[in-house]
Amino acid sequence: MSQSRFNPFKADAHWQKIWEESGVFAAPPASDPRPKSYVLEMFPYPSGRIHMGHVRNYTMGDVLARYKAMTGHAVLHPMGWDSFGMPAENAAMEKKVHPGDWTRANIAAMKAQLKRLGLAIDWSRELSTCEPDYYGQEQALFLDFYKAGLVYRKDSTVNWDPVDMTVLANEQVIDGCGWRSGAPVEKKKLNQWFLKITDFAEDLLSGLDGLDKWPDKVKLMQENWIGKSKGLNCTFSLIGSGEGIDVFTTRPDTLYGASFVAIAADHSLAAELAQNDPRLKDFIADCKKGGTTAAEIETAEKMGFNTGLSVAHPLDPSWHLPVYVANFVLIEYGTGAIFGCPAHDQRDLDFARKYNLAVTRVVAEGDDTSPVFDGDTAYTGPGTIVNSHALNGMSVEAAKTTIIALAEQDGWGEGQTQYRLRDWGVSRQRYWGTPIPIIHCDFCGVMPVPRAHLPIILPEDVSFDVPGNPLDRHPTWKNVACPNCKEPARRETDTLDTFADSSWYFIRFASQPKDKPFDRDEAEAWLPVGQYIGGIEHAILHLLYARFWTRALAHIGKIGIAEPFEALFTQGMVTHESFKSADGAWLSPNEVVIDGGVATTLSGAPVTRGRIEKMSKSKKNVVDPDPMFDQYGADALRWFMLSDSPPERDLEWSEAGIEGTWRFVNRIWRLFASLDLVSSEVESNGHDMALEKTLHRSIAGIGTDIEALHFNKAVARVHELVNAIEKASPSASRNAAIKTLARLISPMLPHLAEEGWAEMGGDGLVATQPWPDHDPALLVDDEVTIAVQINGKLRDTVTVPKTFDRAELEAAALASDKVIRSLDGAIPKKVIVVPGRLVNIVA
RNA sequence: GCGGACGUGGCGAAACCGGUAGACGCAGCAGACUUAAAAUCUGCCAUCCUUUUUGGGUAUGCGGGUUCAAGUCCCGCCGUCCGCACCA
Repeated sequence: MSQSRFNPFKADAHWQKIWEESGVFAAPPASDPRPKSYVLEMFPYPSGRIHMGHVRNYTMGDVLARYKAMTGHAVLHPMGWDSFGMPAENAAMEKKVHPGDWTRANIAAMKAQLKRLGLAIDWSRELSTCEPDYYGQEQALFLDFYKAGLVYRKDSTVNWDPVDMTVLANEQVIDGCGWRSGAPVEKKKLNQWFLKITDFAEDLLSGLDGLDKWPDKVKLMQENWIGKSKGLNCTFSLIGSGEGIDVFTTRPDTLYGASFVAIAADHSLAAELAQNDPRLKDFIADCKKGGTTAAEIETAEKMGFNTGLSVAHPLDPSWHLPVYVANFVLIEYGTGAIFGCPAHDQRDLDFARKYNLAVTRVVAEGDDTSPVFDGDTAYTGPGTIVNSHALNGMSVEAAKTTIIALAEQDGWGEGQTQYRLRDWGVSRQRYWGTPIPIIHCDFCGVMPVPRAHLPIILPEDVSFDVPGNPLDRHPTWKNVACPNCKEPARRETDTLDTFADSSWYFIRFASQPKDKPFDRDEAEAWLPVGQYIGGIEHAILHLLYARFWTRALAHIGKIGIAEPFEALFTQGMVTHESFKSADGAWLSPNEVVIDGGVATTLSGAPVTRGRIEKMSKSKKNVVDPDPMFDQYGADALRWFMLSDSPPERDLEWSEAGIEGTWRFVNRIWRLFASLDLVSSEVESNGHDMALEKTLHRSIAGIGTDIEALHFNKAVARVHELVNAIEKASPSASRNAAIKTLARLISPMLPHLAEEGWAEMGGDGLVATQPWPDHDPALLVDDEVTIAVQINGKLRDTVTVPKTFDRAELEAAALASDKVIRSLDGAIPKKVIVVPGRLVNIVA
């Protein structure tokens, strides 16, 4: 017999080498006739080290991929690197390293760490988005989109950091200041590249309906983000001018309750008027100062500036309304102008009360049909239209339809669908991203780079000692001849948003020819991704962009699928207790001793126990996976990641927990190691029916649980099976169960399974064994235990043959001593019999 | 403000279509083995009452309801978390 302790330090490296050399996890060619299973976890950003969140994410995907392989699927389970992005440039500025060197070193380090997890990954398909063989193909796709009219340029307002001289995303603006420089952020108009995601707004919305293997939460978030609403676009004519103000409303039914029209501070009319009115100019400037944080918007007072202009009401040209510039009207939504109906919109009411404008009720609130509207709470509920001439008596819905029809008939407006979704601005004034393959020529204008010139490769010789975009100030890189007139011209120096890189990598994994982004047939053989696993933080942007990109490719005829991810799973975070010292500084767990529930530092100073929260460097509550490999091995760590907490919920890291999983790994090992001794003695010791039933129930249950990603339940079933095997007396059944156990744990504990399989003389690799079959006959018992209730309270249980009919069940229940005693001679009024479950006696 | 999810022992959790609440694990307690510790093994472990018990009561955030039967369905609260946010 071999050692009584599993030795992961030898086993992990040994089996990882064998898996790699034998190529067992390489995806078969697309022509493989077996059903395909494409399992994908969101690829990591190479920040430097693998963290526990990665470990959890990749372990889950790995279990599924290994299980799919054992159940006869052709599996594609790849890995790559989302390797463009700002942290590399920050590192370049701070540490004086080249972003490429920094990134590639990180990839090497993280790849080594991932390999120690023993993932069943096809490393031959590894890709990195910062390498020309990837981003060059992305440039080709950009040009395809450009040619198809899905790409355009326009001036847009951006958050500009005047110190770092770069555009900031909204998330990078903290309290109005740049997150790195701390300088007040300016609004700046820049000419930016956009992708026409709004062309697909309706399709992206309706497509959500078909995604029945996506979490409802994510679908709802996307739905809200797309923000569809139906209404009326109509024109209010300016008095004394041929012009009009276009207004969008979702409440055309309340048109007779209008008391003013308001336009956004950025509206072209406001700008026009401001030229001759310094007070308005000041007011507009004030509006732009307003912050964008939650609290500021919540408390921001409604402010308006009366322009002195009037407009005619479209339903009654003799009815004139004042025109205001108002701080709460957004230029980005609708037409940047509204009509105010104070009685039925809270913002309009706040505004009307402040500026003493008319407030007329036009929707009855219960019995209240009075045109006079009291109070400061607008009524937005349903009701009958009142004080509205021809609309009186209609429901809100009927009035909407009527007004829209009328507007279209008389030509002053039309029904319209609005989306909150805006086009995707993809320009970034940065170095470490995919160069946009465009050339600007003074004579020919915007020229796409000829295909033959792709990839446009980033220059290596760049410096980061001055803020701003290194591509822009590179001495030679941007100088290029116009592809049309051959005169000197300039390259586009903006690079693409890194979300573009992650919008199609799953297609490139499925098919990676050298001469084009992907081969359609090969990609379609694998896609859509059968199971996608990642964090909820990507619920909107990444997943929406990827859905858009795939649709855009379908639109231009490059691929025949619309939805890239058939099933989506969003896993919970890995959390850990956090600690603070007396002076408020965060402490790392290994600086803290816990004794009897009281935490102190190593030197005995008091420690405050903080919240259990996501591991983060700033809170110092990070546990690095690397030492865990050294101390417990990959399998104990994997088992911890799968145990206890349901995968969609947060998982709290604990020292006791990893100790526990390490002990369990060894319990299984002892079963494997003991098999040969037992078998020589009692090889033909007959069947143990009870154990066989447990085994077959486990086979069936573990399979369904893995398939449903209920790893915590699969873990519980393995525990039950191991308990049963340990307790069972030696028998042929027991020996068989131990051998089968190796196959059952193989997806979750692959190194232990291989080691055990080899120890027990199994053929080949357990990873390539078929998943064991279960005998359905063994899943059903001949006898069932039936609950016996009196008035719904449990009084007894009786074990009866499964074949008992209702009458026999009732008789058995009534014969129970406890029932007789409880009834105490009373005659049951009614007896409810649920075969296989219970008998409820109503006394 | 709008939208959504969740709330079960000391802890993480399970419980299928409404049908024996607490599987499985962690922690804990008691014991065996040991010179000792670790490891390992055995047993106990929601709570209260009762004289033991094969005894009884109460328990799934709180209050109601539907039902023979509710953790599960319905209504109303309370709490926690998440998303969006002046979207007309």
